[in-house]
This record gives sequence, structure tokens and C-alpha cells, in this order.
Amino acid sequence: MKITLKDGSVKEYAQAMSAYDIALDISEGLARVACAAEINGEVKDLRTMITEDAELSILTANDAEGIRTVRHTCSHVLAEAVKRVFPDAKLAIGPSIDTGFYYDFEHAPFSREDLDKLEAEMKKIIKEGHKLEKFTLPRAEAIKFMEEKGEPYKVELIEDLPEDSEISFYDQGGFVDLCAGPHLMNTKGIKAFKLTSSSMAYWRGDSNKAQLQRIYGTAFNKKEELEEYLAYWENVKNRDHNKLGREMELFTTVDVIGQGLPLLMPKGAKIIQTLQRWIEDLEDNEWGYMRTKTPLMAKSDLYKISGHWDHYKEGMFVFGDEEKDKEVFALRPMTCPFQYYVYKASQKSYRDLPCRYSETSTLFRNEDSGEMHGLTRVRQFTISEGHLIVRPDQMVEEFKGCLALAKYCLETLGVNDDVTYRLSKWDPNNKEKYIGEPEVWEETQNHIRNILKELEIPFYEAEGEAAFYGPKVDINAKNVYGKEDTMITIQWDALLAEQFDMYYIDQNGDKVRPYIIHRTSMGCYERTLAWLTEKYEGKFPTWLCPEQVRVLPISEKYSEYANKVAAEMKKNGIRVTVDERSEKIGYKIRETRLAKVPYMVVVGQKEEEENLISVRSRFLGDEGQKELKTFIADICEEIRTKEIRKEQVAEETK
RNA sequence: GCUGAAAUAGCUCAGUCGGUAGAGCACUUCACUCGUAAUGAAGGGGUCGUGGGUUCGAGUCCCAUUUUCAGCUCCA
Repeated sequence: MKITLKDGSVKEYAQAMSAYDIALDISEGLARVACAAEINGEVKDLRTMITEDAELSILTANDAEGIRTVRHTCSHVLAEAVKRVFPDAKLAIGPSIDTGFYYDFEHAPFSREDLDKLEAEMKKIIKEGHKLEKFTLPRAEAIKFMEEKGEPYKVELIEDLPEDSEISFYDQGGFVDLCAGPHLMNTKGIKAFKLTSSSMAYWRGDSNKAQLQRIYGTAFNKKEELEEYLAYWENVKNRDHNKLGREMELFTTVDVIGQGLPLLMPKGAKIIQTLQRWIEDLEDNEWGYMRTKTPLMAKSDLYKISGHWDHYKEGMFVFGDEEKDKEVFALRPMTCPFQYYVYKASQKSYRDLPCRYSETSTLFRNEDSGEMHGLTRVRQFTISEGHLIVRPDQMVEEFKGCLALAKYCLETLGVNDDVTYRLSKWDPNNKEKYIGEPEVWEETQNHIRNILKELEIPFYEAEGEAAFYGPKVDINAKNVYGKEDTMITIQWDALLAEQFDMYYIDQNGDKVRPYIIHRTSMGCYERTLAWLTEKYEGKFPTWLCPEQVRVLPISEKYSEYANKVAAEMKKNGIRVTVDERSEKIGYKIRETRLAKVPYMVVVGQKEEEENLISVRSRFLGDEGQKELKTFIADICEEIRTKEIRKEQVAEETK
């Protein structure tokens, strides 16, 4: 039996051996920190017997898989601690996740004091140094075993496994848990962990099922790494748009206005206005879009045709009662049918297509009350929503154009590297959820796949994420807490034209159904503002800054000159203010820096006499004296090109 | 919607056993007229989220409600 190791070396063994024994053979020191083994590309338990030639790499706690194993074992230690401290608790499920691990229990809510108590117990278990021993039972025996232990959730989990399978368990010094592994060899391998929080979670994520209590924790190889991680999360709060955005006065919320209805304040509104004007001009002038302005509400009749009345009524704000009132209205949750009627208002020739409609569109969705969050989950939001009505032969080219536009927008904002592109496909095993023929689905998905490849966009594919009428590309971004949100979506729709009886007249004079692309170029503006706030920590690129330059006279004596300088900048379209207060220059600089204004212009006697300005920027610090003309030309160019300048790494005192 | 936590000055927070509401920053005024990250002094500012209840007396205890946060589910 030949074993090929990661470094390319080959070892030969006469008999079958476990990965652990091989690890021991290679290096005793390595085996001590080893967690699991990657055997022929698959992560397996260290005890896995290797019976034939294999490629083997022993994963240590330093590997990505290794740390997952540490965390996984840590979740078992947590489960044991819970059983020791709260014997009545029932065990549900406890995996490792990107940020650590969690375990769900049936128990009363855990307080912070409970978590501290559990941490202490876990430390004890780790110190006791239990070996983790794997054993298996036939399914029927496994069910009986967990029934006797009084663990109904475990029984349910086993019942979902195939009839004839062998169920694996891990025993850590008497505490036994159902688990596929892999695990550490010994609880002593856990060097640094912390229970971070607890919350409610539904059994199997189903809100109709039992409510469990989830305990979150994290684990690392070294104490320093854990401390670094905890410090990072402490620091993340300073980037959180929901905190920073309020501090910087981008937006606020008011009790009596309501949940999910943030108020954009002058600074936030200015940024959104800047984005909006950019997108609208870009779409209209360079990408051939036609602007529409359609009603924010409509009679229920419209939503009955679109299908929203039957499928999305819960998510809409409805006014009136169908039994009592002659007319019932609802605020719109999307713009599609409104723009379809714009198309339908006149008869179209094949020469008129593609019709690219776009609207800076405010939408209303009645989200569940617990869903609202800052600017990212709201009940009223504005998107650059467009619908392209195209001939089938134009579909690929137009879809490509939508993707290229979205990519251009992301690149301009400097965030293209932070997003993931997802090809959202239908689920062939769940045909009822989707309309249309399987061949059509496969064909359109192939088209989109080819377009993505042609544009050299890295993407992944996900089944069951498509819209009911067609596949789509979703462009997702993570917020500072690692939670993913869709920023942009481009949807391929070969079916809804039928529902709305849309057509065009082709060369032969026949009526033909067009295809439709539903797309956004910048998605939701509120969400984009939140995203940029977190990405840039409030230090927006100059072209987006609500205040681009602040002029700081050294004393009141130079106010007149300061205002003259500011007026000249204003004439050139620069957003500039003057701080005329009788404060020391150091104080004004500090305040301007904390306000994250990109440029400060300091003027005093020297500048006034020589007709110059002194510049200090977020990018280079003190830039010295300059001609006003030069400064204006430079900053105007920076704004025009939407340049993202590199921030100076400076000690920030707060 | 569900589970838990929270709400005190514009902001960050303190407020003990139920006994007259506190600090720092910010704001206003005055003095200083200043050269690259905090000048000094004085002053104003609160129905303690809202509505009930218990009590001689409630920021503090109880109930309801609104909003915010964390998480579940859902979603742009």
C-alpha cells in the first residue's frame, strides 16, 4: 500500500493502517496536534483505516479543516458541560460554522451567567483530557440507544438516516454524542475557546417546530488568536453601518415613524443622490435606457394579474377591505407590471426592440417586525429597477450588457472584489415551484453560464435559488458581521410576457412574445449606502462625500479669504464648507478629521499674502502650500474619474 | 412573527435598599485671534421611551405597549 504525502514523498506500508498511526509514523510531534486527515481529497477521521493506495495529508489544527475539527470537538465539550450543569437539557444538534460553533438545546433561555458557568465546566472537561473514541451501531440499535438516553432530537436525526446504515458515535470519557466526525483525539487539544452568545433557534430551522436555545462559541489554536478574534469583533462595531451611519448622521430612526422606515439625513441623502444621478445618467446616456416614472400604488386588480395577490399579499401594504370597499389599493412591492404597461401602451415592431426601461423606483414590502435592520432590511427602499423587453435573438447580448453594467458599477465603487456572483438555478426535483419546461430551464441556465464565463466572472451555482419564472445571476456581498445580502440581481424571464399578453410584430407581420430581463444596476440605494459605509469605514471616496472640502481659517481675521477660496471651489461644483469659528486650528483639524472629510484647506496670513492655500488630506496628510487653481483642477479630476485614493495609515485618536 | 436583552440630556453612560436627576463630550455665551488632532470660563438642557398599576412616595417593583439590539425564519 503506497501513501503519497502532501510534500510528494511516498511511504509504503505492508498492512492497512489508520491515518493516526501513519501520522505517528511520520512524526510524533505532528500527530499530537493532528485533528483529521484528508484522504484522497476527503476529510476523514484520523482513525479511518487506509487499506489501499491513497493521497494523504494530515490536517493539523492550523489548517482550515483542522480548526473546524477543533471547533466541532469544542461543541461536543459544550454539550457535555450543559448535561453536567443542566441535566434536564435535551441535546439537538451542534456543528462547527465559519466563525466557530454552536449547539442547540431544549432548555430554558441561557443567561450570560449560565454561559460563564458552562465555560468553567468546559475548561474542567478539557483539563480532564478525555479521549474521543468512535464506535458504530446499526440504525435500529442506535435509535434504541438514544431513546434510552432520553434524547428525542437525536432519535429523530437517526431516523432520517438510511435504513441499513451504521450510525457513528463519539465517546468522550462517558459522554456519548451522535456524530459523523472527525474529531480531535483528546479534549486536551482545545487550547482557546469562548462562548460568545446564546439565542433562540427553531428545531431544523422550522418556525412551526420546537423552540430551542442555541449557544454560540468560537475556538482557536492559540490564546492570541482568540484574543485577536475577540478584538476584531469589538472593532467591527466601529464599522457597522447601523452604528457608524447614525454617528455620522447619515440616517436615523424615530419611534413614532416606525420600524424599517429610516430617515436619510442630509449627509446620507447627498450620498444617495450622488449615486442616483450617476446611475441614471449612466443608464440613459451610455446604455440606452429609457426612464419611466410609474405610480407607487395600484388597485388590487393589477396584483391579481401579476400573481402577487395570491402569492405575496402578506408582504404588501394593502389599503381597504375587499368586502366593504369598491376599490382596494396596495403599495407596490416591485415595478415589473407597471413597466410592462408602459411597453403595452403602444404597438411595437421588431425594430423597436430592445426596449430598455429603467426607473429609480421606491418599493414597499411589509417585512416581519423582527427582520428590520439599519439600512439593510427596511420596509421602504429605492432601487434602480429596470426591465428590458427584447427579442429572443437579442436575449444573450442584452443579458451580457446588464452584467457588464453591474460589474462596471461595482468596479467604480471599488467593491467588485468583495462580491460573489451566483448563478441561481431551478431545482429539477421540485418542479411545482417553477413554470416552464425542463429543457428550457437547462438551456437558459447554459446561456447564463456561458455569458459569465465569457465575461471572465468567477461564479458558483446554486440549485433552487431561481425565480419561479427563470434563472438569474445574484451578486451578493457580506456585511462586517459576515452576513450575506444580495446587492444586484439580473433575471432571465421567458415566461411572464405571456401572462401580461405582451407582443411585438415581426418581419412577417406575426405577433411574437418577447423575452424580459429583470435587472438592477446598483440594487437598493439604502443597502448600497450601508455597504459602502462598512467597506470604507465612513471614509467614502471623494466623489461620494457629502462634504468634500472644509476650509479652515487660522483665525477670524482670515474668514474673508477663506470664503473667497470656498466660493471659487463651489463655482467648480465642489461640496465645500468653511469653519469660521474662533477655535484653534488644531481643534478644527481634529474635528474635520473625525468627520472623515477628505480635504482640509488651511488659510492664514501666509496664504492670503501669497494668494495660496495649504492642503491637508486623508490620503497624504499635510500636502503643503498650493495654488488654488491646481487644487481645484486635481480634485475635480478625482471627482470626475471617481477615483478611490489610498487612505493614509494614521494613528487615530478618539 | 418567534426567543432573549435593552431604553435615563443631542451622544456615551452612572444612578446603592423605592426617598428632591448626575458626569464627560456636544450645544450656547464671553474672553482669547491662535499655523496642522482637543484654549479657558460661565450657562442652558430631563414628564428617566409611552400608557396603566402597586405604594405615603417609582428612574428603581409589576403589567401592557412602542422602538432598538442579538439570533431564528424570511428577503433586495
